[in-house]
Amino acid sequence: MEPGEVLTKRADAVTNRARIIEVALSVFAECGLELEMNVIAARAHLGVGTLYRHFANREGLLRAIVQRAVDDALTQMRSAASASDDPVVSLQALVSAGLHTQQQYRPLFAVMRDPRLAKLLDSPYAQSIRTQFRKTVRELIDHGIEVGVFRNDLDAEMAAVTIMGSFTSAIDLLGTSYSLDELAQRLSHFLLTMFTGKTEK
Amino acid sequence: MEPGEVLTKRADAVTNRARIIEVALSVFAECGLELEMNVIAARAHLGVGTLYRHFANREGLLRAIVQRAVDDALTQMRSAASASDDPVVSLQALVSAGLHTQQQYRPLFAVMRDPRLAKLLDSPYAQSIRTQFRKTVRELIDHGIEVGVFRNDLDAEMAAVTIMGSFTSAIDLLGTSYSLDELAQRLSHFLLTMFTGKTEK
Amino acid sequence: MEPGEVLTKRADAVTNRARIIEVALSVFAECGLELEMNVIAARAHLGVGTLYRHFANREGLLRAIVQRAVDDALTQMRSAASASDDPVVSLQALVSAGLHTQQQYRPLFAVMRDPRLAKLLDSPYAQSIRTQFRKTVRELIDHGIEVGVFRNDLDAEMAAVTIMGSFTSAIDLLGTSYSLDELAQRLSHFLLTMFTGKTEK
Amino acid sequence: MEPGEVLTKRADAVTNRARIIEVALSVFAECGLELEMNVIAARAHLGVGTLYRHFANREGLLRAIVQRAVDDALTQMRSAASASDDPVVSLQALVSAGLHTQQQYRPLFAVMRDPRLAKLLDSPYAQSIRTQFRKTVRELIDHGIEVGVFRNDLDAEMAAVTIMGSFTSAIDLLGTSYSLDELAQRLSHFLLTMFTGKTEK
DNA sequence: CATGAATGAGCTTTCATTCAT
DNA sequence: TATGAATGAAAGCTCATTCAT
Repeated sequence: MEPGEVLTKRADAVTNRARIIEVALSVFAECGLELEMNVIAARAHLGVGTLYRHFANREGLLRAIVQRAVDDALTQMRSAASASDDPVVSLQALVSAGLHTQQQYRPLFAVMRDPRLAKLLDSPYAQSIRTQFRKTVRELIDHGIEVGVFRNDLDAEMAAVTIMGSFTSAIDLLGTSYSLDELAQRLSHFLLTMFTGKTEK
Repeated sequence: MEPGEVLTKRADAVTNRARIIEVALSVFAECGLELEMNVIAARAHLGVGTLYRHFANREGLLRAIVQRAVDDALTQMRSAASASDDPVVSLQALVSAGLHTQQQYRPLFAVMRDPRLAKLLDSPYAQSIRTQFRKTVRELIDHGIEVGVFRNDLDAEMAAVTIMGSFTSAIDLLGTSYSLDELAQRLSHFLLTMFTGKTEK
Repeated sequence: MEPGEVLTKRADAVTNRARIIEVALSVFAECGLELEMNVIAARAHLGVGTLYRHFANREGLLRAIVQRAVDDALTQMRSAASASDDPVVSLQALVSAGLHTQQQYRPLFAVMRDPRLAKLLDSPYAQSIRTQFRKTVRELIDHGIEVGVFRNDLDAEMAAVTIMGSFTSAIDLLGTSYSLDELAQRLSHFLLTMFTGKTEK
Repeated sequence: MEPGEVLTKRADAVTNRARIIEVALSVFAECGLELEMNVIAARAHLGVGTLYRHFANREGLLRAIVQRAVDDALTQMRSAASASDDPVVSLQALVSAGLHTQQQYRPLFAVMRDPRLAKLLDSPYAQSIRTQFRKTVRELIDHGIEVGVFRNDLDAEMAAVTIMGSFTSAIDLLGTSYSLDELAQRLSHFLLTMFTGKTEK
């Protein structure tokens, strides 16, 4: 073996881990928590054995893809939340990001509260995920109140909870009548109407 | 054989069927969609065979308990929604009922969007369940607007989506700091503040 | 209970046994050795328990229907074999009876040599059944030789074996091109041609 | 990896597949169509899973061994049938081969007409197996008639049916009084006597 | 190292048999 | 005595995991 080859192989190994997660995510999208190691290996053009070289076991791989999805979703949400100084603009961005990530990782969010996931991820972590999402939203609300754009009688915690919930639940309307962007538009309009407290005369 | 006797025999079977569903619901609470027939049988103090006398197969039993849970939850929500003519009172009742059913059937709602459930229940039915819940909420909102208690610039559909979502998401706060009733109180207060649109001038 | 009723019930019980066998035979015709107690009970409009009042277990019932079929088939073959003093006529009758019983009890003869049947019927009995059929045929051949109608260089035992075998095997031609009676005609013509040994000089 | 190694791996698997069929045939010999996967696995010193790696399911394995047995039996019969130009010699060889294969694959021929086999193999194929055997015999008879060794008043079809049947049925005489070769001798002598039509004065 | 054949615990389902009614 | 609900042993099959190559 020549040095070039060794390097190639190592690079391959590094690449592999990423590709496995990528593939696993796409398999997850189809099969949910019932994804099979076999299937992932096949789609990644790898032997099952290779999967076990990168992840201790099925749980490990599952944890990895959940983490990956959560990290990505959180990142998107956070960057949306801090997109602008204007809470109105930020909320609009947040809603759009929220709905998009919900759709992108729909199968994951669909089982986010599944008891199996709690067993998989150790429970405190599972809890903390949702807390982090909530916190992101909450900080946006708090900021909006502080700067006087949102009503000052707003219960920020309830608002955060409500917003997060609305993402999951709004996705149900997709097939029916709206596109994702229309939905985002409408949902953020609705929320802003509430939060800014403007009642038309 | 007298009619009474015949009834007795059937009563036993009927009792068993009820117990199976009861037990299955509680196992479902722990294991979610992965409940095992032998576990249910053991906890119901029945042989596995008996389960198969009452339900064609695992799927059949799963369908039965899902239906049972959904029916129950819907009934509770509907009766709460029509508890009073006053939309304010109704909304308070609805929020309370919503949170209570969410908690009671938490494992069910946790997998409500799981692709497996869609396969289990035929997809249109799975869709329709969420629609029915939403419709119940929506009608309450519409009524509130009509009678002038809720703001007339309220997007009823978004409101319904948001409320439904808030139930699921609010439950996350339970362990932490609130009791279920405190939560209900606070959530309905928050929602009413939004919907009645009182802004201090 | 009045004496009349008791009598009726006993008569019913006697009738039942016969009806069970009758029904079991018809189920056997469809399912072969895989017949289920359930199915038999249902078709006989009886509870499974009642089956066990008449037969110790599934094997017992199976033995009963095999015996019944074998007895019937043997009776038909024997009466055909002794239908006439003329061996030619008798052989024709025998062939016809042989093919008819083969068809009538086809599913039974289809598994006559199945290892399971050997375990079911104690082996010696299973052996003896085939011996009895063969013996019936053989006696006819012997008689034919004695009275000088059949060739005297005929190996009667081989002839008997061959005739019995031809019944089973000839049935395969049924669906194709012949009716049962045409087949019987042709087969007995063939056999007689062989046995009477007429060769053109 | 060198080609040799790749081959080795496969060779192992191939060996296993062969052993599975071998073992399955021997289990089939004892249990008939009721062979159990775990029994086969145990006797082959393999895990059940390995069986399912090589055959989709029980039926697949069953089909494989039936096919294997039928192919082998047919090959033996055909090569015997074409062993010589002399129909007499060929018939002797055929009878010997027929009896030998009957004994070798007795459990298979025992269920050859079992309805379950028809369901296992698609029905037309099951039919065609028996047709192929018959055809092999028939062609031998036809040839014998053509070359003037067999009587020309021979109904070749009936002859073929009769010969095939005699194999199955003759096996019954084994335990009793004859060895397989004696039986073959005697049966072919009998058949030849019939077909060549020689009557001793 | 990568591979994928082998493994076997574990799950669903069936069906002969029992027994309370 | 007839019934059929209950039983549970036993069978088929899956899939995460291991390990010889």
